[in-house]
Amino acid sequence: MLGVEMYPSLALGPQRRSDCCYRDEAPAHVLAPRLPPAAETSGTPQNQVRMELENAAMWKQFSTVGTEMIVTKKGRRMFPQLRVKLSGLNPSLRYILLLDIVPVDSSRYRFQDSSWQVVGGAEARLPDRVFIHPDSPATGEHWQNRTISFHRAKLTNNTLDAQGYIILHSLHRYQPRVHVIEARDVLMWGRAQHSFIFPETQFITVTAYQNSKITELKINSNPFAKGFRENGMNCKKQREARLKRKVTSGQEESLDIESCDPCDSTELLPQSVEIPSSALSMINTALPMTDSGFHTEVPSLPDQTVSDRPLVLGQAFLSSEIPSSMESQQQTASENNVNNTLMDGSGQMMGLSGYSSAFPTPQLSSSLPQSSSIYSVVSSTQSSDLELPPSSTTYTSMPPSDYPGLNTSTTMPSSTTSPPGSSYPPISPHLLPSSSYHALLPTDQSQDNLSPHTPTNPPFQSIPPSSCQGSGLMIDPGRNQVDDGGLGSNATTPAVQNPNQTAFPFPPVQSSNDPDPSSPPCQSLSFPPVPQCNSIPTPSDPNTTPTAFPFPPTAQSTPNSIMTASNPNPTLFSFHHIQQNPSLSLSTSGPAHTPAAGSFPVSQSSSIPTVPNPVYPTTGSFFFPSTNVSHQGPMQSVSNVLHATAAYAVPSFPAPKHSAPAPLPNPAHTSYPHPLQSLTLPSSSSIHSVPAIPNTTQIQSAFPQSFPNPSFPHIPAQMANPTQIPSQTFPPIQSSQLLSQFNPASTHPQCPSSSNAYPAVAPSEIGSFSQLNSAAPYLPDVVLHPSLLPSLDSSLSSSAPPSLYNPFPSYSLRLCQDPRSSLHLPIRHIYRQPQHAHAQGSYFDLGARAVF
DNA sequence: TCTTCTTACACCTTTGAATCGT
DNA sequence: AACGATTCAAAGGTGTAAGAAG
Repeated sequence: MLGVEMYPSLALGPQRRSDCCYRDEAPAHVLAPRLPPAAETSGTPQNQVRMELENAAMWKQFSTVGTEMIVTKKGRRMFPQLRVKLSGLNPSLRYILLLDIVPVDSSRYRFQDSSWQVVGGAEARLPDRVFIHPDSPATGEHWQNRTISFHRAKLTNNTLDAQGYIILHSLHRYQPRVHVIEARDVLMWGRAQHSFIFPETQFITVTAYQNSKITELKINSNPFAKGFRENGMNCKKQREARLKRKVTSGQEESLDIESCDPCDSTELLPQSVEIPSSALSMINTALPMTDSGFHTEVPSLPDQTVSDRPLVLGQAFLSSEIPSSMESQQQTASENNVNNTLMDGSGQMMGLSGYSSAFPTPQLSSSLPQSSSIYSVVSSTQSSDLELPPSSTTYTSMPPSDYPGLNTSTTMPSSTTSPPGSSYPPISPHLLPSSSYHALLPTDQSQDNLSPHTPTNPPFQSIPPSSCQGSGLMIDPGRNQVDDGGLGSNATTPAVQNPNQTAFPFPPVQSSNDPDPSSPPCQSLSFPPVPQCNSIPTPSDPNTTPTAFPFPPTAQSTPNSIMTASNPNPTLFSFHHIQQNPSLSLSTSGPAHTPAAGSFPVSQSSSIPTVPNPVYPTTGSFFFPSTNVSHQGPMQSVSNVLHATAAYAVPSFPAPKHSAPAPLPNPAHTSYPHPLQSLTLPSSSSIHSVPAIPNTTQIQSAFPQSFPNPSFPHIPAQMANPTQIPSQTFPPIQSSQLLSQFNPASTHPQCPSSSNAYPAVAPSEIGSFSQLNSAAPYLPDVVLHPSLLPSLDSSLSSSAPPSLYNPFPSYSLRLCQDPRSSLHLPIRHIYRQPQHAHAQGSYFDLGARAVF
């Protein structure tokens, strides 16, 4: 293992920075050196990045029935696991892999009549959290040499979750997304982003399984549920027998046991093996069942990869340093076995050509105009721009229709041809964006633009002074399940040692305890300037009914946040605040329905800070496939953010297409300088630039017309377009100021400065997350881990009033390092981790609350 | 009354440390 | 002493059922 001892320099490095530092904070000298010019990065093979869903067959099986995922307070893992394979990465560059889960639509579901049906509007979007693969950052070689599993990611329905798990609402439909972000270290994200969506991985969250078929599939497929198999000791027979025993005397017990008969090992084996096939058969039969469901057939089914545009990776950094040796590990051997068997079966059953999902399409879908438009757009763009390799994984190529609901089919390419009865309701547009993402992402521009969700720090590169050279992530080979040979070496992982980092100023904006993470605090408060926000209750807003929510989180500009370069001066930190522009969402959401829509007339342009942000000069030109302004709008927001970052990072970047330069700081925002906010949020109203990771909501917003669906009573929070939120930069704030976060009023003064203040460090650098807002699903805020700021924490905790949340539109992003990560990261030491040992992997808490 | 969620339970797998053998 | 294989116990992951909450 690489230990701090071995690589002292690495010890605190990256993570701390990420946690706490914004570039501003980080010493200028630190960051600059290693960051390669954007130009350098260009030319990297990023555009060729491909992702394959390894256990696609299993997912398809579940999808045909209607995948359900249990969510519990304590957190529940996903099954099937999300296992993917990556290719096309630059072996020498390092990447961070993120998993986030976004709502597919704005509906709430109920299992009735053997099918999932829409029964109402979705609840306010919860703070987005991102699960960082424990091996992150690792070299492209590392990722490509092994199966990448996100099995350690946990889902919870506890809105107050302090573990950093991904918080989801029960009975809602979600779409997992995987993001590949080029990054030097955890703190330095950047430049290239690639997002991938696999339509078949959509699922509905439940607290208890509704569909017996799903239960059966899970039991048959999940090794941990072995006991519930027919032969298992926990099967019905056995359980009944046990009950009898309890009630009756011991005599009966023996009898019962015999009757159960179960465990014939021989029988078991075959069964287990066959399970998949049986499951398949079930599925087949079930398909019809899914009345509500829609079958999304994905022709190739494959994973839909969103290819990115060719990114100009400026980042050459580290490549040389990074050792290439990587071990391909089997993260889940057992599972694999199971999966394999299942897959085989599934392959037969399913008909790989396509898969149908059992999810009922939401009514929305009907309302949605043509999802295809979006989808197609995306794909087209991708193809053209991105030059995607014909990887099976890419969904983009796939026809849109699969998800009826989603015209945006773009998001769900695989499902393009969903039968009317497809189990999955149409995917809401916002999802699409994500898919579109893939296509969009990429390239240089993408670099600049960070996906809203993922904190990206593209700027790093550009930013010379504060660059986190030392981000030193420590890799602990010993730990790694997967070897990353090179990673262990210092070279591979640049460790930034910033003593100061520990002192990070960022207090968690909100305590993890916050009651309602879901509610974005602030939309109203934080962005007073934005009419929408104020007028319209944000979904996040506790007061407002989620359903009523016209603008979900998007309105909130959650600060994206991110990871700033370490700030030498703990007390001071700067952050960029980006607001999302609700306007897009509004438009998309069907303004008609929600009054809010009216209230959020904000045009992208309007929402977008037209104001040129000096900070974000330009960024790569990233264009949307769809030229529509509306489309662009959402994207733009993202892009804006990215641009901002890019601007910092890569001066050389081509000017963004956007008419508007970088996202302008929103005066309102400025007024509320939440540290988190400071993190760059892409706001973007500006259209042109495309954030690396498109937010589905954004996408939707982009195609508002396409989703005029009257059926939606409420504008899905998702609909809210993060992009709309203008990103703002905040000047460094002193610790004392941080406290002010809680108190909006106090903060205001700072805001102004912040907006422009940060020229030096682009928020994007830090990483902007548009997701954070519930409304704007994909503008996550990055929250520094409080632990980093001990002093602050204490002070904050005591001082910070709950009310503070309101002011901040954006959610802070919290980064937790997984203790078990194959790569030993110093971060974990730095961050206060939840005691839970299990949580493996890192989570970014995009939500308003800090998780502590 | 119905739906949804929480909790306890038993079974199972996984993981890590300890032990043993080479 | 070093390395690998085996064993063991603890931790954690599962779905189920009962009960609680709304």
